[in-house]
Amino acid sequence: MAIHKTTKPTESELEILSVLWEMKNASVRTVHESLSKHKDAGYTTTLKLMQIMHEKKLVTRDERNKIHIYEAAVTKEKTQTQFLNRMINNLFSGSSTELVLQALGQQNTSKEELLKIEALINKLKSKQ
Amino acid sequence: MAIHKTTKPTESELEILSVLWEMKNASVRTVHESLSKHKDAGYTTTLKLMQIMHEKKLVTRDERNKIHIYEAAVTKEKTQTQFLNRMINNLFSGSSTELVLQALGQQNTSKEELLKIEALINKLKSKQ
DNA sequence: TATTGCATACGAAATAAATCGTAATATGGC
DNA sequence: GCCATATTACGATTTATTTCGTATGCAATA
Repeated sequence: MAIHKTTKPTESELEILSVLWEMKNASVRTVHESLSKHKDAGYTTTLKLMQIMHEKKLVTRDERNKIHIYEAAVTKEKTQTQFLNRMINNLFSGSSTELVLQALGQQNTSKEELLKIEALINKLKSKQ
Repeated sequence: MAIHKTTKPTESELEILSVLWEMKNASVRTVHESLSKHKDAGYTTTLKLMQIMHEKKLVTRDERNKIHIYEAAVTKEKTQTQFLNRMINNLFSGSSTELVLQALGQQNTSKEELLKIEALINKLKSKQ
């Protein structure tokens, strides 16, 4: 087994994790089928990736049956935070506000969503 | 010259772009010195990266003098948008709101910054 | 039981990214 | 003019990531 320094998922690994987060757990076949909608790679490619992710402990798997069932070993939230922080540091001068402003500015966000964000802001304000 | 399919900067390229955005323009030496604060790679590594970025047209350079002066050829805003969208799609189920909520939740944002965000939200609300 | 189909394992090639060593060249000071 | 120094150019290596072909095993079923 090769040595893997970081736990930071690669682009492809992220795609697989997304499926697992969505489905709770799944076989390689299921994950592969889901990925096939968007991207085009062979079954053994997905398999290999998931095996590597298992080595890196990004996923766990139940090997009791012939068809192994995989599950994400990292939470969506932790991973989101990890990538958000990278991005804030690399691209937004360390300012999460800059990122938020940019994200809100470009997309068109519905009124309901704006209200949700506003609610969180009020909660944060009152905490200070 | 190799063929480069995407213009999407890599991690290292992003670091270099950050310096160039900050400084407007700079020599390899200057960029390298700035990067050295955080990371540890040889001068020729930075040089090579910037040469490749030049091939990819991520930067322009003034070659009139011996010391070439580089400048970013992509804007910070465009690049931020590019990465934000990737991230929203890969990690936040396509919802920019989810990303915003997560970004606000984890960091502690000052009152002034919250007010700035609130102001933008109000502007967006009135537009709808 | 032999065959077929689907599963995992695994090596290795293809591609991409980062790193560095060395050569060639220009410049300024002596 | 010569030398020391700093710079660019560039090939080659290393490391990471993605891709796939082939081997092998197991289980249902004809």
